[in-house]
Amino acid sequence: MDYKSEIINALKQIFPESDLAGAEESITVTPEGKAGDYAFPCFRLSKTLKTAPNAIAAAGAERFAGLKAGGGLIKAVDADGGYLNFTLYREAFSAAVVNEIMSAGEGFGGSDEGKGRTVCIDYSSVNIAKPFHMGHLYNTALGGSLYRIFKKLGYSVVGINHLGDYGTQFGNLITAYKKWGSEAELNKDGIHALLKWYVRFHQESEKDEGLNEEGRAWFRRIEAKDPEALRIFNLFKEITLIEVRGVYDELGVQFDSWDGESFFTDKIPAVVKELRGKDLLVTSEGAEVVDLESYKLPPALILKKDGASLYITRDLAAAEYRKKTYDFHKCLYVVAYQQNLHFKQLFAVLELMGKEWYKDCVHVAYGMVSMPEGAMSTRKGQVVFLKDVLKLAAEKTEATIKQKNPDYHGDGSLARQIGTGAVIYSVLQSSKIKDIVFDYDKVLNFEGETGPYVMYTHARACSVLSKAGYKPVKTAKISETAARHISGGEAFALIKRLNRYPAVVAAAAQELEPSLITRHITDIAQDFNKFYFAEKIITDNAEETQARLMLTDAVRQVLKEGMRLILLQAPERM
RNA sequence: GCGCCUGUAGCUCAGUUGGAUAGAGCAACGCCCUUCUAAGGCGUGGGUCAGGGGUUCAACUCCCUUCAGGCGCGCCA
Repeated sequence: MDYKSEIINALKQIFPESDLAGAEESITVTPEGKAGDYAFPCFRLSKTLKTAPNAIAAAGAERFAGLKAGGGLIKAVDADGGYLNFTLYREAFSAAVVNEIMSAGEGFGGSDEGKGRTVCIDYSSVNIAKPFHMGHLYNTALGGSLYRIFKKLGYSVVGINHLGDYGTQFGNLITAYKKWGSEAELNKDGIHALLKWYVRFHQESEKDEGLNEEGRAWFRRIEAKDPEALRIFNLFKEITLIEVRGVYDELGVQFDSWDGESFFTDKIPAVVKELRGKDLLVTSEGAEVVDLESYKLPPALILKKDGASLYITRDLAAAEYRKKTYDFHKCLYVVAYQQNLHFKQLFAVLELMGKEWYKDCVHVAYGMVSMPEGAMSTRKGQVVFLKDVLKLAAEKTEATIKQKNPDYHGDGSLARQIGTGAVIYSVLQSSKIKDIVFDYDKVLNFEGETGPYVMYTHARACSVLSKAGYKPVKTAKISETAARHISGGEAFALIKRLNRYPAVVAAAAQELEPSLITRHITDIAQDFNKFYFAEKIITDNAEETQARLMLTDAVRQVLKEGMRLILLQAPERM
């Protein structure tokens, strides 16, 4: 329901002589305790009209009252200081909002702005042989949520898991495996066996430099496509992918490409050739670099002294490949902010190469997840594995369910859904740039602004609907007369909030900020719970009951869909 | 040293892009289940918006500056 254009129309009638460009942005919600629903500040008009703001507002209110044609959706306009407060025909507004949600169904909040456009999202991008920890979850949840948000807006989305599957560390790992490991152990402990060997290698290589040389030798064998080296490496890769696929299934995220670093190694010579051809490479301290002084950035190292490629070289190849393969409208890199400089350099080099599409590449930087003791470190064992967190969350949920509902006998999937939702919610709750200090107590708290709270509210709405025997009908319309039952107090606040949902989804995509949706559905849940306590939904008045059930169904719909966009499931009972 | 980011209630965070009296949750305390799910609702206390300048009718929001913390700054990714 587009009330803003209604207000602008009214303003045009009231102030035909004024320039109202940009007026839409200054419309705000009227504060608590004041008359009206939405407000327009008149201060800016005072310059062109050469009149005091309060006089403008007073005159505006008077002119509105004298309008013959009336104000459409607007019932009344009051002046208060320098503000004009607009009161809507609330019944009409409520009916319009609820009807819009009901007829749009699950599509409510979506749009077709992305039609015919492709967005690539590079996210999660796991390293082979590293178990999934909370830092990976932050990345994966952000990227997975953006994936769904852009889909919702009509884009085709390509999820890219840019595997970390190239580097000396895999030579090291083969060395460790050969020395201390066995295939039996690998099959038994999977990725945790790999982790154990990785840690041991680092400890022992500090005393024994020979190990590092062996590691480098094994890595050379991988590069030379030596069958034994490849066999072992692919085994490691498979073990890792089994592990992470399990996590992805549980989180509900998906990827359309698994092309990692090793995939791009043979595309590097072409990039180097192009850089050389465009005269961008200079030799510095034995290495080949692109000078970025004109960007006030340090030079980008393209080739090492020994001629080997670097991270940025592979990223240049990958960017080129993605543009060629997907012809993206935007290419998002969900990577922690530690790599801010890297991406500035990457995009600068692309610009120097004359790739105009460098403007479409965006680094989606997010904060770090750390432990109270400091940064997470897999090597030091200072790390929280996602599996453990999800397990604890499910166990706690299971206990809560048993305590609240002794009759419930499920297979544990409900507890799993709720527990996982709580963990995901905790990382998509606040602005992505903020650091997170991992705290079990916070993640496992299910009260207040949490995933389970939103889920619970959804389940509560479902419960009311089912108790009333309510059947949703897509074509059902609520009349303005009936809408009077949902146009006061808490119900109306709730409706105003529901009406903002599509704008919030659009903003989440625009700002690459899923937390906007998290907060908004939490607000809707709070408003609904207030409404639930303030008014009875099922009463002995049929018209009233129907109106409130439709509002409840609209809430259920928006909560469910909003939760889906932040990767939460929406159980109907809990 | 240079660059980027962050700083709002005891804690974790919002603050609709410059608008009216800065809001939530957690934690503390007090209420509310023979009304539709108490993983809920209501209430109380809690603020020099890091400090200082400036721009503006109006600044948590924009500019300058100081302070505190985080991250990064050549052969890892």
